[in-house]
Amino acid sequence: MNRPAPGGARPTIRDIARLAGVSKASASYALNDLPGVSAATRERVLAAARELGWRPSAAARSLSNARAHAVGLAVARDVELLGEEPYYMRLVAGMEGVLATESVSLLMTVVPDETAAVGVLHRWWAERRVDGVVLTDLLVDDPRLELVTGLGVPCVVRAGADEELPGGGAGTVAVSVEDEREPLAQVVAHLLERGHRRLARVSGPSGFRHTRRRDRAWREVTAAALGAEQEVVVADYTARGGLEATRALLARPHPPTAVVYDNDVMAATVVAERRALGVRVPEDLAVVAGEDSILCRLADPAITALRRDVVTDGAGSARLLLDLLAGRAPRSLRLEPRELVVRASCGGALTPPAAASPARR
Amino acid sequence: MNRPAPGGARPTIRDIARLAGVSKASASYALNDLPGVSAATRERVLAAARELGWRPSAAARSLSNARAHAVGLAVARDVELLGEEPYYMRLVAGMEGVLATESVSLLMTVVPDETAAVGVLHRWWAERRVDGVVLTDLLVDDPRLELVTGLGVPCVVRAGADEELPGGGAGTVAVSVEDEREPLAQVVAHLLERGHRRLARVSGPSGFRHTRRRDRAWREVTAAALGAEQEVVVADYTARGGLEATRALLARPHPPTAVVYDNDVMAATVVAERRALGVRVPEDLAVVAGEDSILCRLADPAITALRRDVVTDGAGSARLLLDLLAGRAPRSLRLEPRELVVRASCGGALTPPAAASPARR
DNA sequence: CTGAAAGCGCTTACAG
DNA sequence: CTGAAAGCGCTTACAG
Repeated sequence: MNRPAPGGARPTIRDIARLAGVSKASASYALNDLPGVSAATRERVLAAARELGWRPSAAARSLSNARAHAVGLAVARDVELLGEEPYYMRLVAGMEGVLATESVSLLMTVVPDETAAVGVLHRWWAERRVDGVVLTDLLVDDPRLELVTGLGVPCVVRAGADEELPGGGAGTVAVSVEDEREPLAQVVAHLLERGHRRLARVSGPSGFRHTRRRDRAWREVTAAALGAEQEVVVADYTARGGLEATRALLARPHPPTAVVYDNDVMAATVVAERRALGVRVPEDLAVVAGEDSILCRLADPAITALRRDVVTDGAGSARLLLDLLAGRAPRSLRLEPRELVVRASCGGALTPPAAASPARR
Repeated sequence: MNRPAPGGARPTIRDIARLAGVSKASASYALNDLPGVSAATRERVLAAARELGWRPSAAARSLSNARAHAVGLAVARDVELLGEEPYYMRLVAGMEGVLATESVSLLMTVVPDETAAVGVLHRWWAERRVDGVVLTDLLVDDPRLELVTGLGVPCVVRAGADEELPGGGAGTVAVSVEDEREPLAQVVAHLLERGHRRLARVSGPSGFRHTRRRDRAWREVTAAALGAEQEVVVADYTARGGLEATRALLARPHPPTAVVYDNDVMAATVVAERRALGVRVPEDLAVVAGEDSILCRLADPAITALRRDVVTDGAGSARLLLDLLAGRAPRSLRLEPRELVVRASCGGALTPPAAASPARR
């Protein structure tokens, strides 16, 4: 049936037109399911295409219809940190799922920082390799966003509902709306139930917009729940950074009894190094991780964490981008808020402290 | 200086030819650094290109020179497992580094299995989206390899020095040669020094070629070192699978005192669940992980592991593929063998058992 | 409903 | 060293 030519001699639309006995134009119409050909002709053309295993040349299509049929994902992050983040592979998997339905390819690059990403994005756009891009980990002042809005590159970013973005609404930027308040409220309620009254948070770098969003949510949520905003120490997602921040917190006159970490590496490191830090978990210190991964499950005690469905988020971003490209865009999409997964790292009630950690099987 | 046109009106070679006062052909020659234009003309053309911020349209170039200027990476693995593997992001980062030097883009897809990957690869090739591909985690009987050799798609795979591959040598398959013997010999020597005499290995799925290579190396190395081949239990890289395999081993009449795991998830899970398994680590059971990641560092005790430089491996694969595409291929590249990183999970000497685990700070 | 023709933006022999 | 021309494989008005 399907007998692809051996050795790279791939058929062209001309071959299928000839085989079907029609002009190239008619073949093209039939192949693209456009009006202007009879049902019989369409069927013959489709059969010929199947017969020869024909697929349109991406380059030829791109050249004539001025679309790349590809989108880009430029991940700007240190490779060492990246390896510890399940996030991106899951995002890619989610995006792929919907991109494939419209035969759109995904170009990917991994570069150390945002400036390098700008270079890649510029090149992709100038060479017409992509029709749009997805940007992750947006900075407060992000050179990628400047480039992209300056050039008019359709793009999808994640942001808060009330966050200002250049070209808001009229532009080419679509937004996956993320809510940080609800998940943090859940975390705080969970800790309050267990008797904690002094909380702290160890955040990611303050340059990230999502860090700022969490900052704001944290202030509001803790003020509402405890009558006073609880402390935040800025760190950098690394094991060492999380450890230092925690040491600083524990050295306070009135140290927190529970700490929420913006990612899982910092939380898991603190749990692993609890003896060096001079605390028991959860008896002296309850730990919550802001991202859930295998690190939280394998820690001992296992770590209570906020989980999100990154694959679905990725699918949503891709859908948003495709809509934007097709001009049929709802300009934003509300993401499911992250959800609290309770494990052993916050223990039972704080008092009596003798209650110890729940049994682990 | 560089003033890209706003709103997507990107300049073409025609614009730069006009600005430089030459023909499109001369402009093309100058831009591609080919002979046939005077130094003065070349300089004027280049200046014009810079002035307009011109970059060649990838589609147009591809159409005329029949090259996609892109390569593909099709990762075939369950998304859940994938998130736990730092491997792929590092591979991408490494590949990107060298691909960028020749303005070659990377297409990426994440699909659940090899059959799905075949579909994507076929589409990429038929649509002329890629000039070649990198295949990872080759199966003993891999449909991707069949497709790729059948179609004549240039590709790079990882294999053993003595491994048979279709189209060997004359074909389009280049090989990153991996040696499993040396690293496993190091592991076994390390365990022997500590007094272990009954070893076992929990492997990944036997369908993978790298599993087979490790099987062979394991048999040879253990036979040579201990006078008898040591046992292997096949698992699937998952936490649950590793746990079950370990339980089976511990139930033996003469259970092993040291187990080598083909990845880090299984090793880290066993360490985390040691109490449920009824063993102390390292006193009763020494643990070695076949891949090194943050999981090994955060485990308690931290896990001795085989580490490799995936970024460099990725760069090597990309280089190999570019060479293959340019017809200047040395058909294989020897990868650095993985290297043993000693941590606490194998303890000191096995006897006396009272020696306990080394202090951790 | 169908065919002949121009065009997308490059590259590449082929003459001057 | 330089220019005019054809061609890569599609799509898309434009006539029949």
